[in-house]
Order: sequence, then C-alpha cells, then structure tokens
Amino acid sequence: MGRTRGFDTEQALDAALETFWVHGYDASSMPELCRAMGIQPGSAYAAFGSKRDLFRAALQRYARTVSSEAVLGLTSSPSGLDGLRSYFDDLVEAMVDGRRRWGCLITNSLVEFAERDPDLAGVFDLHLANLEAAFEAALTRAKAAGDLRSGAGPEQAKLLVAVVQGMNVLAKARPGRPALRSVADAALAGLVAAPDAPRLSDRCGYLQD
Amino acid sequence: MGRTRGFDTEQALDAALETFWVHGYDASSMPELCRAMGIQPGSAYAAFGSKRDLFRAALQRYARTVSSEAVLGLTSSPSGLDGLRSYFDDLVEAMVDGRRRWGCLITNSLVEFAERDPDLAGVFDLHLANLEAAFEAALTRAKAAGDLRSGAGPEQAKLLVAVVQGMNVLAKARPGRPALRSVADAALAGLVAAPDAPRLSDRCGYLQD
DNA sequence: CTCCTAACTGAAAGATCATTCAAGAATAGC
DNA sequence: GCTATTCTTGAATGATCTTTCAGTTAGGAG
Repeated sequence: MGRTRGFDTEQALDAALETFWVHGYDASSMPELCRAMGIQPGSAYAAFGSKRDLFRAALQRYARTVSSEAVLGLTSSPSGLDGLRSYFDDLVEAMVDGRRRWGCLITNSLVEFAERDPDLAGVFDLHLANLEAAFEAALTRAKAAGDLRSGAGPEQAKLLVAVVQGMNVLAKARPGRPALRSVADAALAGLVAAPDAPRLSDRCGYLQD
Repeated sequence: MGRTRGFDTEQALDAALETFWVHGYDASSMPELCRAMGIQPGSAYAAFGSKRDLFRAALQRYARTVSSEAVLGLTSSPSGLDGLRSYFDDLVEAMVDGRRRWGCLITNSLVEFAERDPDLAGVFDLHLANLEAAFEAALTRAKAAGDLRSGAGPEQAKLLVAVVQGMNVLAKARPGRPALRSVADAALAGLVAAPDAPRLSDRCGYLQD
C-alpha cells in the first residue's frame, strides 16, 4: 500500500550509468544525475541510498549488461579465433561510433577509484578476471583448431586484457578508426601470424580490410 | 627587489605533481595540495595562478621528466630490441615497487579529462605521439638488426602504446610482478618470436627469467 | 469513500571547495 | 636605515556539493 513509484528504477539507473560513464564519478554532481534520471534528490536518495551507492549499482549494472554482452561474443563463437576477431571488431566500431567512445566505465572507474574505495576493488578484479578467462578460453579453442602460431596460446590472455584496457584509454582521445584497427590488427597478428610460411593456416582473413 | 620567495617552485610543483598522481585532479583539494607543497593558498595562487594551471604545469613537468626519462631508455640503446626490453623491464619494476604503482599521470589524466578540457588534449596527443615515435624507431632498428619475426615491424608501435596504456590501468589494481611480467613478456614474444625455427635468431634472451 | 502508508517535491542545512584579500613580514636598492 | 616592492599568512567569500526533511500528493486496503 502507499503511493506507487513514479519512475522506473532500472531506467533511472541507466541514465545515471551513462552520466557516470561520460563524465566520471566526481564530475557527475547529484543535481546533474537527478536531471538525467528525471527525478528529484529526495527520490534518488530514497531509491538508491547515496551517490556512492548509486555509483556502485551503476557499475554492477554495467558489468551485468554492457560488459558481459561484449564478452558473450567472445565465448559464444565455436571458433576461438572468430570470437577474438569479432570481439575486437565490435570494440573498434563501438569506440568510433557507439557508446564506447567514452571508453569503458570499469576502466575509467578503476583509474579514478583504485586508491579510494577498497570495496570497489573486488568489482574491478572480478571484471578483469572474467575478461581474462574469456580470452583464455577463446585462445585455448583457437590453439586446438590450429589457428595460432606455435608459441602462442592461452598464456597470452593477460596481454589481450592489457590491450583492451589500453584501447579503452586511447578511445578517450578519439583517435579514429584506422588507429584503433591498427592496434587490434597488430594484437591479433601477433597471435595468428604465420611468419615464414603463410600457408600454414587455412584461416587467413585477419588482414581482410 | 621585494621579498624573496620562501619556497622552491619546482620542489612545490613536484609535491603537487605527486598529489595529482596519486589521487587525481578532482580528489586533490587545494588545501591538500597546499599542505603537500608546504605553502598557503595565497602563495600557491600567486605562484601558479589557479588549480587548473597548477595541474597543467604538473602535467608538463611530468612529461618533461618522468615520462621522457622512460622514453630515453627506449631510444638510447643501440639495439632496438634491448631498448624495448629494458623499457618494459623498468616499467614493470616501477609498477611493482616504484612511483608507477599509481599508474601514469598522463594516462590517469587522459581518462579523467578527455571530455572536459580540450586544451589538455594537445598534451595527451603529443605524449602518445612521442611514445609511438620512440617505439617505431626502436622497432625499425630491431628489424634492421634481424631481431624481429618476419611480419613484425614499426607498424606494431601503436600496439605497444596500447599495451603500455593498458599496463598503466592494470597497475592501479596492484596485480603483482608476475602478472605484469606476463603482459610485457607476451607483448615482446609476439614481436621477436621465432616460431618454428628458434635458432633463426642469435639473440634469444627474451625468455631468460 | 476514507484512511494509511509510501513516494514525491523543492527548499534548506551543513560541509567543503576554489579563490581572494587585507594585513604583516622580509628583502633589495638607495 | 629607509622605502618601495614583493611575498606570506590565514581568515573570509561566495559558490557548489551531498544529504535531509517537512509538507504534499497519490495509490491500495478496508
């Protein structure tokens, strides 16, 4: 009983998420967040607790939606190499045109918050570990299929995580598609390269455009 | 004529630089910066103008000292490959023990400021271009010396820039030496790998430890 | 329809922030 | 030593930020 909530909590959370994503935590004031969410401070505090709690909820929503959707493309493909290619293709396009032009909320937050909120460290570590595990699985499948150069394997997963974090940083400088492609292509080239005998691999689309 | 300045400007700037480095711009308040610099607000404003100006000065000092010192190790070595190895070795050690445990001031600031201060974009772009040029030169020398796998060359410079930015992000999560080494080693392994014929290269120290 | 309860509103509180400024202190040139 | 000039001090200013709260509105239960 009592008055029913006049706004959709998840929709409001998405609005806050985008504000945090674009401007960061400190640079997003409560008045601005409330404007984005379309509600008043009182409602925001009643629904979410505090600015920090709202941020935590937004981070977790991001991990559950945006981030895990991207990882899904990596794990769902039967071919490990195709999964890797499509992951990086989507990443580049989202950074040029889409929402990733503001980088990655988790990367941004890791940089902004690592020294401040130990509670959030768990969220960051979990996200990085998930990404690494997905890369590891894809690399294992790719290796089993004979798509990797000898010497390359699942132990390159940490490198790919670092490359993705680096691209998230570079994306904020709006470098344009060619520069981002160049990073992604070079990262994959280091894995699949058939250095002296190009015909070793029957999959050779990685330089296609 | 007039009273002489009671503090050393460069020393104060270094203190502010470290504060910004550890906590970021927004999370470094003027009272805190003044405490770190050992001066009062009035003196800080007389000497540096505004908080933003102080930050700009700190950024440029960082680029002129910390950053270009690291790049020097990359360009000074006659062997391109040795330069690359020592650059990444130093990077990893500084991230484990040294001042880079707070990441890189420029990376942190790029993430925090890209959407806010177009004036700073020039500083960021210049820094990234310098780093890329240094990698490019080292890769060119390494290739000329026959130290790279065929297919690898100066066009991998952008990838290395991304890897470094990614390591700067990961460093904030305090991942420990093995994880960082794993990233650096994998990045170099993708360049120098002698995949099917290890004896192709007479320099093969990249797996030494 | 009435009442009870929960949500909403928007102004206010209380803290903190960047910045300024008047007053005191110290130096260089005369 | 005196004066003009510059630096330092630390409190004050005005803005802004997060958070709260009293008063109002609206929906469900009886």
